[in-house]
Amino acid sequence: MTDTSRSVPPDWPTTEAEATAVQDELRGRVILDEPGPAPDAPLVAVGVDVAYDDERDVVAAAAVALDAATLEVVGQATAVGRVSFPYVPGLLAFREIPTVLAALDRLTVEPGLVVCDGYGLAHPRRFGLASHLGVLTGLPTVGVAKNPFTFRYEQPGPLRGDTAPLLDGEEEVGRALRTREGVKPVFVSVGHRVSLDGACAQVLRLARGFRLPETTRAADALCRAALRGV
DNA sequence: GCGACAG
DNA sequence: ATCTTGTCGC
Repeated sequence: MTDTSRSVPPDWPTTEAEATAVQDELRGRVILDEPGPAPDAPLVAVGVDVAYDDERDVVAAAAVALDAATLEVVGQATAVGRVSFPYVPGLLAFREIPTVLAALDRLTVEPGLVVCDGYGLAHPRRFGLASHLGVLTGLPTVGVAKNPFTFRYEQPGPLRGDTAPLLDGEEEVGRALRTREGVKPVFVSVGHRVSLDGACAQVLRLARGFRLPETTRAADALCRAALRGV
């Protein structure tokens, strides 16, 4: 017997007002005074991602663990559940996290860093997906987004590793990071237990050959495959 | 008030 | 996110 709703916590918010209140409450538990894993130290980096089939109300999540030095896959897991929240900008976490948690639970290796699709501190209430997942798991997390969301950014320099502030008004909430020459940057923000410098260093370390870090690429491929198998 | 807006 | 073929380029 397959209980597909198991991944949704019983007290999970169902309205926007409830979700917003949860964010405002959990926001105070984000740890911002830790640098995070050293850029040159051995590290198990875990990418997480989800894919949807709205027709069948199904969501598939994947967690793929890579050796950060070699990018070799050292563990992977998937989970399938029901879509537990609509897509609302600013409330993405409530749509993705339940199934992501289920996939992480099935991972047998211990993550040293979790790389999320989306934002952390770069969020209207400073509590995006990466921050939320970090608080719930206690793990260091970073957010890597493909779009600047509602924020402004100065164009970073043309070279791999060049960065520019991602701005909410005058506040730097993240960084536009060039991972490949001549290619649009990715947008990095702090999730939990990492500094912005540390987050960018790790993302750069994980993104070789392609714009996106290998963690996200691997997780994306795996959750899509998992969705097909449903 | 209206639209835009991570995935 | 997802709907979707071929095609230009390294």
